[in-house]
Amino acid sequence: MSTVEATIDAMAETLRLLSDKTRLTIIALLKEKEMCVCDIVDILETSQPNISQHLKKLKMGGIVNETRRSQWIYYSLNVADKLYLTEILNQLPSMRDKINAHKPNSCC
Amino acid sequence: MSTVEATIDAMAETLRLLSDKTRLTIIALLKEKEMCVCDIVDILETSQPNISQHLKKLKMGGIVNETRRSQWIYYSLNVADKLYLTEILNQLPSMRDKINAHKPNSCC
DNA sequence: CAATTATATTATCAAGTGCTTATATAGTTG
DNA sequence: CAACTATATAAGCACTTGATAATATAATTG
Repeated sequence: MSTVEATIDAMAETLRLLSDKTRLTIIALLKEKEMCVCDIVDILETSQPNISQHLKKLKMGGIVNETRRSQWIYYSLNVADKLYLTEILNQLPSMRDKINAHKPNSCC
Repeated sequence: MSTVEATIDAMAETLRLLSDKTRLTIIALLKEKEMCVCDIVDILETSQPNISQHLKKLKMGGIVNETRRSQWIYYSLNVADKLYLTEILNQLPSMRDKINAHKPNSCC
């Protein structure tokens, strides 16, 4: 496979990770600040396994990092090496209202 | 649905259009210059219905324009209104070599 | 250690996707 | 108009995907 094809394949795969509504919303949340799984579950009002599986895909794709702190696992964005993602992040709407509506530490 | 959700949905849908290898390659080609369907079929070495169907999706998503000139239908990029796509286009590898390898007017 | 909380994993399934084959439409040319 | 070329559409199919329900793992706390 040529370099061109490999580059396009890699970009397509990364973009596919961003092309799901739930995952793109998670990314919009993490743009504001790092969060644990239960925060995201609360804010997005979906099931915990659903969020866990999406986070796993984002982690495999190198888009987020995880850090365990006692019983909570915190996820944060890791997009420094993907220039074209920065502009996407800039265009994402602010999630500050949704984050504030969510009682802090209601789960953790 | 809130404005935030609607915005994220719209972005996710656009990104999904770019998340396919064949479609992203078509976009990389059209970045260089407008092309007719048979040009793209020749360069990507896949079937004509396959390319036609991908082009239809890109057109529905407002990412490309089409213009008929006699028996050929030319497609071109239409991304002026999507800021975050510009940076993706910049990161796409150059297709000039592949375009030059393709005999001009071998089909049209 | 038992109970609780946070997260991950597995199995399952309906819905969607990309490609192919076959056929239809449309413009061109003799 | 008939033959040809360019493109679109439709049907079928293997494959993937996102969500759920159920279960497992791991850290915390009493």
